[in-house]
Amino acid sequence: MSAPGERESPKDNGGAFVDSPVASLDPGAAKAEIDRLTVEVTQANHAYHGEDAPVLSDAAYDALKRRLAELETRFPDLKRSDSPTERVGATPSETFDKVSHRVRMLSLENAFDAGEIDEFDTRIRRFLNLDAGEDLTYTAEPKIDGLSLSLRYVEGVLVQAATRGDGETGENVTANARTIRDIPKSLPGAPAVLEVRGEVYMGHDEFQDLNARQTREGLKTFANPRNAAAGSLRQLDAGITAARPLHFFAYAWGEMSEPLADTQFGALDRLAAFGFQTNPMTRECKGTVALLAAYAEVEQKRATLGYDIDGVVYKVNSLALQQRLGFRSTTPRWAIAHKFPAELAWTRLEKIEIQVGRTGALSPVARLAPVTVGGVVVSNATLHNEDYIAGRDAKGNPIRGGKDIREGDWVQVYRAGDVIPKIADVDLSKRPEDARAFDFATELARLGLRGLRPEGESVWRLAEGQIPPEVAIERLNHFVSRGAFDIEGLGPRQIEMFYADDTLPIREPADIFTLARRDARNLSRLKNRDGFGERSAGNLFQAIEDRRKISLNRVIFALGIRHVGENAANLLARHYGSWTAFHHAMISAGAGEGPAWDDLLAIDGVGAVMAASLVGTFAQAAERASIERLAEELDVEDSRRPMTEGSPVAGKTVVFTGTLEKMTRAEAKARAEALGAKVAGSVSAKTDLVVAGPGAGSKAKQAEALGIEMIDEDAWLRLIGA
DNA sequence: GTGCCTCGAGTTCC
DNA sequence: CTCGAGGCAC
Repeated sequence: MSAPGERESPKDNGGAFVDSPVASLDPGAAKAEIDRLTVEVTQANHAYHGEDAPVLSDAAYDALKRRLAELETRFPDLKRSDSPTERVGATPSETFDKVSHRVRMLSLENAFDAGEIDEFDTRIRRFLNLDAGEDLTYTAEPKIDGLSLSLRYVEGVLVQAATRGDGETGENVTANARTIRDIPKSLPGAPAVLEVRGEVYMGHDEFQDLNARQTREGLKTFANPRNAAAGSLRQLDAGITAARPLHFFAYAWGEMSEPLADTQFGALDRLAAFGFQTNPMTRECKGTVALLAAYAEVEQKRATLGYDIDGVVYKVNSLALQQRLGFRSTTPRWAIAHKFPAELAWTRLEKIEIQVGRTGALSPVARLAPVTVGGVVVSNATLHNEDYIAGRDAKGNPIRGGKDIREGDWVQVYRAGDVIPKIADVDLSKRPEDARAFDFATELARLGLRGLRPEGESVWRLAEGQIPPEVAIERLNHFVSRGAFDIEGLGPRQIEMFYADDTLPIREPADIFTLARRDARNLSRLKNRDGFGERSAGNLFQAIEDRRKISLNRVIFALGIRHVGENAANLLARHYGSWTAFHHAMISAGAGEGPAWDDLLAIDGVGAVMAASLVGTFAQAAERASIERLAEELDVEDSRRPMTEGSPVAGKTVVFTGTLEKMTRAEAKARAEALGAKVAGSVSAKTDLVVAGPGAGSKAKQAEALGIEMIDEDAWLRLIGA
């Protein structure tokens, strides 16, 4: 639909288009072009970083972006607030503002059969010390297959809507949420602050209609209602969201200034009274038998509900008991999702391949003839390890009835947790006669890799010293990943390109920080390459420069030492305080003995395995040299030393007991120590303070007997000003 | 020594 | 998201 005289879109003639000189454009024409380019570049960003195939060549993309930047410089007033020129390599997740949840959005533990539901009930009773006789009351409600959303109301007015994200931080989709009819804009008589949580979803009929419309308009269709709902909510243009038939069921809450009710069921009633849709199939159930009856009822009505559900959620009804039960790190103890059996599909396993991970782990993957499972086309499935292929678990117990997996087999595929494709069964009657059992060792030899499987472990690993390109690249990817150096504009694609580059290679972390220097010496400069203009090259160098100064914990995590993840890196950084101290300790800690080794093991949360992994890494000459080259380039900030001045707990002896909900024990301890407190394991007359979470037992009693001050976790966090 | 609880690592598809 | 394994409490 191009109007006469309208210039063709630049992407139609590749990068070689000719524009009117920027200076000669009148503001009207400039505005039209800026608007158009903003959209095109943004779309290209999405396509590039998101699910679709890139729509533009790198050169064409660069040209578009450069043109937009020029126009914006010439006509700054016309620059749009959503301009993509501000960011290098913007990902879709960066197109919405981040929102940190005041109360984390957790996930649920899953159960698949009645036995697991009984265990759930038993665990709760044991935790609460309940009599065997009496049944607990639960609620049961369908688990909607959509995406969760948190709605924040202040003085009864909707002020913010946020997606779940990783549970800690989500995306601000307020404008989009306001277009959903099921979401009230105001709640008369609501508490001063109320966060309502629930699920956004799309009905079956509406999903069909939407896809039909998409097809008519030549747009891409959605694989299933959940993807359609997610795609519709995460539109930058709220106008598009408004045109999509989205619904919302409320089933939970986050922060609130006063409790809604005494029970889960009562709270849902309150939410319904505020004008929210709550699921009509929600039931109050006394005991597990009633829960299973509710499950059967939902399962029976599943096909006629008109929207997707993937199970039934059970929650302890009493909110007082919920509070006593509290949380594990990622899930509440008082709720569980009883999932429907996963959808299954048969297909042919064409090939078994071996992948190499960042740590040298060798994992087998099944290449499958593409098959639709649960609304998604699957063509790969994890095979975990050697034993899994052979049909036995690590203890030698048969899995899949002891059937092994061979190339050419007919296999039954499902998506574990509705995500990860796995193989459920093998049809031995259809096994080709020439199918041979998969032999890991033989296969590795064929690939020219030396591997070994340590005694007692289930994973094959590369023998020491081999670093094939895949591993080097994965290590670099880890190095620049989010919790590590997090360098903007240096993602997997760029890493792969630089790794293969002959004039300006990045083969180890230190190379990243020498890149700009080497570039300056080079004749073939980065800014002259495909995909890089002067601006993008400059941005990349700046992003790298910005990360030269970095916290100790990030550096330690970035090294990618086995068993040392984000958490352990934090512990180590807090303990050693500086790169010099850490580095010195690692190279002076002998093989399993000596003061430096003992000091390392004394860190709460560090055991012999992790310690050996750390010390072993620094004992390898090549590894150590590479790490030291990196350190030369960096300005590593010291970790905060224990502060004793002005700390409310300095010099006090603190004991943590019961379950901590907002932090792990190791974290709590490290933090207390950073504030100058001493953390002890048991309560004695010398104890100054006991921090007791739910489930506190003998230690709390003893503290009471000794008359020692006892506070809960929240009070502790307030005390230390967290 | 056993049994929980976390963390680390690997994995897939969008 | 799930598995395996490390770390620690009992």
